[in-house]
Amino acid sequence: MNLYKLLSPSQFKAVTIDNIPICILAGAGTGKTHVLIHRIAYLISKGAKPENILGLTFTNKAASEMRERVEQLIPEAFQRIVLGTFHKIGVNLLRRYGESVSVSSSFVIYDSKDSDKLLKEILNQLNISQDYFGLLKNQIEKWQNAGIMPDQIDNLEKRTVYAKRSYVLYVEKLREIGALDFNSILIKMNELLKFSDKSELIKSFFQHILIDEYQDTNSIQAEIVYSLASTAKTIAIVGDDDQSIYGWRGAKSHNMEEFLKKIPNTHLVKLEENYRSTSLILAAANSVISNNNKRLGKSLISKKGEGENVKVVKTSTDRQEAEFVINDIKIRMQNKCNLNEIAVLMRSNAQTRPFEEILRFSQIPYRLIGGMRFYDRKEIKDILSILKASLNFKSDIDWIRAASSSKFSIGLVTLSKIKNFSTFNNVPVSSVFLSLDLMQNAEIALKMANKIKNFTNSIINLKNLTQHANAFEVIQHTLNIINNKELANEERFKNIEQLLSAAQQYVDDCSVYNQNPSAIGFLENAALLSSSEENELLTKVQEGAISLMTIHAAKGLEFDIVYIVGMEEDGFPHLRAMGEQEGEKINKLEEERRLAYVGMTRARYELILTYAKRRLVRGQIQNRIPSRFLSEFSSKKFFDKTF
DNA sequence: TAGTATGTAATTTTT
DNA sequence: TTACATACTA
Repeated sequence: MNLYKLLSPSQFKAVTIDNIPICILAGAGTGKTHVLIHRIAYLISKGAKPENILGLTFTNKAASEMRERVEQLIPEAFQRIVLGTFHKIGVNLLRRYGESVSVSSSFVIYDSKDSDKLLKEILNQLNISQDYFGLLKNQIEKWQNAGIMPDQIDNLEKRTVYAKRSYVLYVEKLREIGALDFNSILIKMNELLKFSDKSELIKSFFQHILIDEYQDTNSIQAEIVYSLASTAKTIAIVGDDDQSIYGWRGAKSHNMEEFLKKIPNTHLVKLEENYRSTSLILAAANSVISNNNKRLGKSLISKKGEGENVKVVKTSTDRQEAEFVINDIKIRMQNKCNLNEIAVLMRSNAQTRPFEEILRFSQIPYRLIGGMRFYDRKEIKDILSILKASLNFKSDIDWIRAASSSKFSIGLVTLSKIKNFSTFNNVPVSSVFLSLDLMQNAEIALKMANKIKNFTNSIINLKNLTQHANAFEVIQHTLNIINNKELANEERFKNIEQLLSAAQQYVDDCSVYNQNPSAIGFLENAALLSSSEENELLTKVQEGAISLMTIHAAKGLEFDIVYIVGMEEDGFPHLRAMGEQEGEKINKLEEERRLAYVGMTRARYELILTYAKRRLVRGQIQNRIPSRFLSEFSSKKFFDKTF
C-alpha cells in the first residue's frame, strides 16, 4: 500500500504517528474517515492484530460506514476489528464481565422512554408533583453525565434535595430490575475499566485505540478514554471542536483540550484542507464560526475553487419560504439534477410541515430523516413490552404496559390496584400477577383475577419460547398476546409488519456473523438504534429523493445543494436554547453558532439561506427579524422575494 | 373498561 | 396548531 499517494502531508501524519498519542483536529470535509481507516490499515501493516484494534464512534451508522470502508481496504481483517459505539461496546463488555461491577449478565436496556416512565413512577412514590419531572430528570442526567453517583452528592442546595432523593431511588430501582439506562451503560463501562478485577484483562485486548467525534464525548466517555489510554500502545482521537452540537446532552467540547493537557506528549495534527465545499461557502462558514471565542482555532482552506456566492433569500411568510425553496428545486429538476444531492435543513423538526405539504402536492419525492424513533411508536413499544415482560419479571413498567396492551382487557383500575399493592408491599408487580392470593389481597375480583391468569400464562409461554426460538419467531408469537385493536389500524399494522421484517433481518444478519439470533439481542439492537439509522434500515431505499431534516441529523452528511430555512432570531438561534443566566447565554449562543457552521459546511456547491418576515408559530402569526448569523459573513447575494 | 372531552405545553435527541 | 395526558361519562 502506498500511503503517500492517497494522503495529503497532514493526513499522512495523522495516519502514521504511532509512537505518541495523537489528537487529530479534523475540520468538516477534511477526510476524517479516510484518515481513520488508513490509520487502521497502517497499524495492521505494522503488525497490530485486528482484534486488538478498538474503534469507538458515536453512531452505529458511523461504525458501519467505517467497517465497510475498512473491508475494501483490508478484506481479511475487517471482521476482527472491534468497532462500534461507546454504548454497543459497553453493552458487550458488560454482558461478559458485568458481574464484577454487580451488573447481571442478563440485564435489559431501558431506553429514554422507559427511563422516563420509571422516574415518573418514583416521583409518585415520593409524593413529588409531576410538574417537577423535567427539572429533576435534567438534574439526574447532569449527575449521570458527570459520573456522579447518589452517594457522592453533598453540599445540597434546596432545589437539589428532591433530585437527589429521586436519583437514589432511581438507581436503586434500576439495579433491582436488572436494567441499565443509556447513561448507566457508560457509567458501568467506566467502572469496569477503572476499578474492577477485569480491568487489566479488558485493557489488554485494546492495544490500539481510535475515537471519532471526540468533541461530543461527555465526562464519562472521556474517563473511559483515559482508562484505555493508560495502557494502550497507540491512541488517536479525532474531532472538531467547532462541530460540537450536543452540549445540551452533556457533551463537553472542551474534552479535546483536556485530552491534550492530560495525556502527556500528545501530538496535535490539524486537518484544514477541505475537499468538500467551494471556497465562497467555506469563507462564509469560517466567518460565522470566527465569532466564537472558545475555539482551538483552525481555518478551512478549500481545494475546490471559488464556486458560487452563498444566497440569502427573504420571503414574506413561512409558506412563501417553502414555496420559494420548492420552486427553486423544480427549476433544478428541469435540468435533470440528482434529487439525492439536495437537502433542506432546519433548526427544529416542527418546521418540516409546510415543506412536506408542498412537496407532496408537487409530487416531488422526499425523505424525512429523524423525528419519531420507530421503536418509540406506541404499537411497537407495546409489543416489545410484552417480550420484555417475559424476559424480565422484575421490570414493573413492562408488566404494566404489557398487561394493558394485551388482548385480555385488563384496565387502568385493576392495574393501579396491583401497582399500589406492589409498591406498598415492596414486591415486583409480576409477583402479584402470578399469585391468586396476592391478587385477592390487592382486592382484585375473581373474574378479573382469572383474566390476569390467562395473561400471565401467555407471558410464561412466551418466556419458554424465548429459550429456543429466534427473534423473529418470538416477535411473531407476541402478536397472539397483543390487543387485536392494534392490528386493526392500518398504519399501525404496517409498522408491526416492519417490526417483523426487522426481526427477520436481524436473524439473517446473525447467521452471517455467526451469532445467536436471540430475542434479547434483537431488543438490544432496537434500543441502541437512532431514529435516522432506523430510517435507513426500515424504509426501502428510495431512488432520487430530496432530504428534509434537522441540522443535528445532518451532521456527518454532505450534499451538492443545501438550503437552510428559518434563518430568524428566536428560530435560529433558538429562543429556548439561549438559557437564563448571562454566562450560560454565551455558551448556548456559541453552540447555536456551531450548529449554523455544521449546517453551512454540509454544502458542496450551493448554499441557500432563507428567512421569512412573518411566521405562523403555534397558530399565531409572529413578526420575525433575520438571524444574527446572516450578518456574520459577507460573501453573499441577497434576494428579496417578498410581495 | 373504554371511549370522549378538556387542559397544557411545546429545541436539538448520536445512545 | 397539535400532540399528549389526565379527567369524565356511558
